[in-house]
Amino acid sequence: MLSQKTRYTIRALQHLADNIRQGPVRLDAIAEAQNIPRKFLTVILSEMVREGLVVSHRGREGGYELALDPMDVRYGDIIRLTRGSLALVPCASRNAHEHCANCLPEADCRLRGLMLTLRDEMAAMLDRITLADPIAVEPPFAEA
Amino acid sequence: MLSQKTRYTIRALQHLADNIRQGPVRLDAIAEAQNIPRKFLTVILSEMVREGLVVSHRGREGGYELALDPMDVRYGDIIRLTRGSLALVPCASRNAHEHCANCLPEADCRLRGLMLTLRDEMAAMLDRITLADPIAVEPPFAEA
DNA sequence: ACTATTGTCTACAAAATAAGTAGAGTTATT
DNA sequence: AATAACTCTACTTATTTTGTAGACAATAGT
Repeated sequence: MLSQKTRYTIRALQHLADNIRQGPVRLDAIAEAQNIPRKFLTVILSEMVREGLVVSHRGREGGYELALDPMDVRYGDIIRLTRGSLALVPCASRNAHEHCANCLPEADCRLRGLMLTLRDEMAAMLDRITLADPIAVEPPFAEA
Repeated sequence: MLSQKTRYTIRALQHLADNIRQGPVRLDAIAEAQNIPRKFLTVILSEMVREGLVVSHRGREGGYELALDPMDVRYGDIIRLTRGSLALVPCASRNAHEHCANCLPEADCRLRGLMLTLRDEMAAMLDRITLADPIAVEPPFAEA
């Protein structure tokens, strides 16, 4: 699962992407439009500023805007930033690899093998789509 | 992330699949071979028995075996059983749909749209591979 | 300069979830 | 019987997540 915080982060960034090149958007405007607790959002946005994804302007007429063109912000990057990794298991992360506790030696672990492949498929999809892309809100469902 | 419990579950089932048609495997044998805390494993295996995925035999010469042919147990099913859903967000589950807290109306939520598509891709992969399939422990890495 | 407005930061509190254990009970075999 | 397994409910503990408090810093307008 994505944590609530990650979900808030993504929606906040989508909001900024939607308002790109229209001047800074105030925190309260984002909180209200996206239904995100105001105080929590300050933490989230400050982190995004520190990470360099968002720029902020203080004082009157202040607010936030995306630091990059929405086209250059991939969903994969956002999730990597907030969650540390795309992988479903610590030992299957390509960027932030960690050994799992109570596991087999990695060289023998089939779960890891499977999760590495899955991670790569997830990355292929999440790194193809950016904040600039339209997203079908109800994609077609092809049952197995 | 998959919880530790889900990971233990998968490895325990793999162990049973590896020992299929060789009589029941004792809990202690699984715990030792798979490096899973013994007491925790009792909880996990009892659940699998209740779910019908595993059959148990009590008493001397007792133990556990897979209830189905390994070929018929898909990884997708195991994860659905233990985690409730494959989706990364409650509202993107096909089987166990739930509304997300503090979200937009689902009809407007692009995060949901994206996560539905991702869920479907994950399902396609996880439902193709079963406990009978060989799994490359170090799959090739194709960077984006 | 002053004031209102808006973001920043650290630390904390509360709630939820996950991990693991205890221990008494049940069933089967010899 | 005795012993070797599994079963079940309830707990405890640890960890993570969610969210808030509150003092601080910067900027624009007057």
